[in-house]
Amino acid sequence: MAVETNSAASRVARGRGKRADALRNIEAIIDAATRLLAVDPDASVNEIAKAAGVGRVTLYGHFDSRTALIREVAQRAIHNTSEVLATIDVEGDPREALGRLLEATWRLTHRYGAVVIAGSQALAPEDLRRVHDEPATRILALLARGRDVDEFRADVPIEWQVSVIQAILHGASGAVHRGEITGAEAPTLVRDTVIAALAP
Amino acid sequence: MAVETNSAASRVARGRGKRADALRNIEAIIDAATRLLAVDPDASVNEIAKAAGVGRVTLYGHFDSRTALIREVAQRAIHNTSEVLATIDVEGDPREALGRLLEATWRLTHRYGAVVIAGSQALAPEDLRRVHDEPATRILALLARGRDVDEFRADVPIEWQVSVIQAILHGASGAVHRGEITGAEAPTLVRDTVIAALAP
DNA sequence: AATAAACTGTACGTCGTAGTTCGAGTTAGC
DNA sequence: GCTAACTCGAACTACGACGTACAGTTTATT
Repeated sequence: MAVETNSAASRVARGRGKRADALRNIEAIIDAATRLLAVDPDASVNEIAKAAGVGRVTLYGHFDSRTALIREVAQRAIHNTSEVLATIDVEGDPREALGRLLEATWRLTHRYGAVVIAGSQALAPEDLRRVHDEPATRILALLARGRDVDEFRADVPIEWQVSVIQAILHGASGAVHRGEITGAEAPTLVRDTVIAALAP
Repeated sequence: MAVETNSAASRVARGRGKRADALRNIEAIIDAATRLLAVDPDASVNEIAKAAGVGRVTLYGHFDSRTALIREVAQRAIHNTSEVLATIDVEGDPREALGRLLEATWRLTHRYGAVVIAGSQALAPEDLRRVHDEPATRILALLARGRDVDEFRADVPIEWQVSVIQAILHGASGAVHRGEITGAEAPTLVRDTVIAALAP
């Protein structure tokens, strides 16, 4: 599903009726762009096109500009993130809830990584704030509840704890990319380490 | 006649023989470059020159290329890092020793930050490995000793623990730059959080 | 005060990347 | 099997950053 890709497209009236190979290429481009931008937010259009198995000109046939492509990638990432996080139950025992939230967030962080950085040069500030605030407030609320019932330490700033969680998630992603740990053991390590760091 | 007795030699001559204002400017350039590159490893030569209060051409009068400047900055950072870390006593109670090591490393991380990333595009791979290995092995040895006497948990890979420490240090630096915490409280937060994350 | 070293801005050539145009070749779909 | 949609590479413009050359001015040093 998801056959959109032209929500804000300011091109000529050519909305629907795209050919199958075109749609396939568009998907391949967005896919490759997501993969490359997650590692290097400055990946060139040429690199993205080659990774997608198409020519540079073909890419420009589907996206008005590099910025437009990044915007599309970022918006998909945002949408997918919201979607995944909405399914996570943050009620019940704070420690277990945080574990569930971390496991899901880990996957998203590892998949999207530096896409946020790339997006910060292409997205409107308001959209950008939503990207950061949505997951942050979710964790923030859970953290606050856990601190109230003394499951998490409350003698350090809560914003610092959020930063620590983000740092560990990001660090784990880098460690996997460098081959220091495997993608399979990462979720457990992240969960255990964060819980330990927040323990009272 | 023979007005250029040492025109070619003066180019290569380093250190002595330079005028006082030249030496002052060289310091200012290295200083500004360190400050900018620590935040943005892609800072342009123009930005660095302006931040140093000199013209772009003046900068090129002292450094053959952008790469040469980065190499100088990186080597200073390496030297300073080795120097500082050499004074840290890593004996005695592992937890306290780690605290001392973290406090020193924090200052270095916050000061140099992304200089390593900039250097990775300009330094020889061998030099680059030294930069990473020297602090890492120091922490590694301390970690191993602490695990042996059960002061640090030993049920997770030790390389992961090193990654966590680096992630928290880097995250703290970012948090200070974003204004979420102050530079004054950072060392304590880093120390407490890392100790908690490693506690058995 | 004289001189050489150092600084400045402007302007030029080069290179890599973004974005466009064109003509010709493929391919999906009716 | 026809046609429009799609793809491709090569060549072009535009732009910013690096690096260099020049000519004029300031400043440290003797």
